[in-house]
Amino acid sequence: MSRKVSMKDIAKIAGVSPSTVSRVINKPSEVSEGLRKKVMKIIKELNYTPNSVAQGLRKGSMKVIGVVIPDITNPFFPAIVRGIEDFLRKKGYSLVLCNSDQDMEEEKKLLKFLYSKNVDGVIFTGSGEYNPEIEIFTSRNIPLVFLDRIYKKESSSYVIVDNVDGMFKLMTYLVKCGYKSFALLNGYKETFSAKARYEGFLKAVKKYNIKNYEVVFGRFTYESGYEMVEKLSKIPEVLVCGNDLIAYGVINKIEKLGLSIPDDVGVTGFDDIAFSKHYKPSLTTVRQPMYQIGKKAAELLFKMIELEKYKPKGIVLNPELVIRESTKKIEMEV
Amino acid sequence: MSRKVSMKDIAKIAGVSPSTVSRVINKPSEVSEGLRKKVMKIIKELNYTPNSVAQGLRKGSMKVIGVVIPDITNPFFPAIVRGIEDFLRKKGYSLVLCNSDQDMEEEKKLLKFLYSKNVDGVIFTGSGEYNPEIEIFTSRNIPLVFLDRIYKKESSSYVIVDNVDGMFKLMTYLVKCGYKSFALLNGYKETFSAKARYEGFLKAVKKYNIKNYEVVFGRFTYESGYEMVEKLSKIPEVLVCGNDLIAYGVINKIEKLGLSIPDDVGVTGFDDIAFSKHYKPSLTTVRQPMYQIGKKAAELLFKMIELEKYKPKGIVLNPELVIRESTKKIEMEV
DNA sequence: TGCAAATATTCAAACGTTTACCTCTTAACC
DNA sequence: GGTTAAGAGGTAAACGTTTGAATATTTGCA
Repeated sequence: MSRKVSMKDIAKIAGVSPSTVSRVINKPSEVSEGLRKKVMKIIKELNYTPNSVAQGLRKGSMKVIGVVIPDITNPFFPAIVRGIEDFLRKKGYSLVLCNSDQDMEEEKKLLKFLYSKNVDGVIFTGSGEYNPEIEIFTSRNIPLVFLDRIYKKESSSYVIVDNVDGMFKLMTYLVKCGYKSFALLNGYKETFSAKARYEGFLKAVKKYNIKNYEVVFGRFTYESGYEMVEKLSKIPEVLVCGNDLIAYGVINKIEKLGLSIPDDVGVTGFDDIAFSKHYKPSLTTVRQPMYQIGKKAAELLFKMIELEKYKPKGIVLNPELVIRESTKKIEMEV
Repeated sequence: MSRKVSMKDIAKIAGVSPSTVSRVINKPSEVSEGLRKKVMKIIKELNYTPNSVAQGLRKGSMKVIGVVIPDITNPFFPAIVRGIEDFLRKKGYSLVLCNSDQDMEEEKKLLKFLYSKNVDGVIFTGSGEYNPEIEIFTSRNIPLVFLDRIYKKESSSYVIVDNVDGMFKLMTYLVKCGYKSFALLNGYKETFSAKARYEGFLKAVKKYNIKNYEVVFGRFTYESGYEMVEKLSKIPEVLVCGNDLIAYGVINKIEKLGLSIPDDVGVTGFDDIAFSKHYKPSLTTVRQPMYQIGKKAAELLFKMIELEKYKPKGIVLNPELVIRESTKKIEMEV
């Protein structure tokens, strides 16, 4: 097993000092053409690449960022991660992926882990609560971007989607469709998204003076959607779901009850994950720009890392109403 | 912005040498109880964590592994990545994720990138062809595990699923169900998976003496599934799809043609991605143990990294037949 | 009390770069 | 021809650890 070739090796073979080799690589203009070519040739021949760990030590940055998400297996996240990676790799950064399962203790461990790995920055989607471990980064001025979450406590950057408005837009549409009775089947109550969607729902209830509605909380899963239908005191004209997964479960249960969608009842989702356009019926939902969320977060983080005095910034992205087959066609103007 | 606290700082405050601090952390038994406590206290107070870049340089390993996959957005991969991460983090490794989009040039870049980042090992799922850049790792004895692919050229480890057998099992089942005419709607021809599934199909054709069959190649997508149906000279009794995504598209097209599943025709998938059990009809398919694939690969890589003379090894996982609503019930024994 | 052995601690080199500073050569100018 | 400036390359320190070797301290024992 041959040791990796180092700068010294190149230097020795070329008969120059290591610093010259370094310059050939980093500031070619500062070394004469003859030497440069000679050294370059040897570098090519030996297939030399600088040891980035040594570089990292010397320069104080490994060009690595940490990404903490609840679970890559949740269809909401892959596109976000992709957005982050596409942007950051172009800048020479690599991305360390961590799944926290929304567990506070696990999050703490991961944060410590990333800190000890000397990452240059972190993109973080946490559980609902504020994780004090965050401060090991903020207190040392290591940039941090929150995804899909805001903590007023910190003056960090964040990228969120206006869930309240998304839900409100959806409700406005449903009202226009002529639906009169509603149920909100939501995810876990303590969650940022569940809260915001609930808020948007309530806003619409008030604005459009909806009398006939019901709200139930569960989890953001297929199974939970299925179950939540059973908890309803009666089946309303339209079932507004906290996310697409819930909607799938709801659709299944509703059809099992012998009701047809959208003729008997309407069902809506939230997120517009990849399958929602292929589901049967295809799902009326609110699209979150996942790839954009990731990309924007990466961009923000990058600026905070590389620009001396870049100030933390919050970005609010707008969700988009996607109308498909699971709701009836619009019948009147409000 | 305060510099990070280093071992020297701790040492100075404690009035000991840096090496003592190092020992307190790494070999506590070699330092007297008094000093150990004193130093520990200061470490806690200052919230000190060793700089892993320096450790990495000194020890020659950053405890980082690279994972190259085509696209995290493809539902096949998240669970694999999760399996890898769960295993490796427990061992103190972190995982750098890279998406190659199956592009040969991109793969090369990523491999170089990972090499220059001094990863301890790589888990690689490539495009169909052999990527010579692989050799920058193998030639330097940096462990490599191939996922879902074998290259005979290299004596590396790999984890694959026996696709041939999976398809054969499925076909055996379909024959038992009494289906007499078949079509295979496959993914991109040059692909390992497409080839293997084709092979399994042919094996069954031969074994069960199937006369009435047709094969068409497309891509592993919903849209391609939809289109491939149109290319068929006639609709057979059962449509065997190269993966679940194709099956979804096929189902949609079939229903659009006014045929009902499974009464008029059967449809099967391959992979058993998360949605297939919720699809309507739920999909008869062949389950790939994705999480296991990831976990096994991580385990293998770990052993290759940490065990002095561990020999590369191939692991073949068995897929599992999953029978659901998209095919008719078994009606006879073969 | 003296000496060896065991234990505790420090020293200094090493890992592979980058870079500020120094030296040497060459060219330019009057 | 002598002075200066620019250009080219080398030297050595620094980044923050770990670790083998060296030294200092304590302990046990005769």
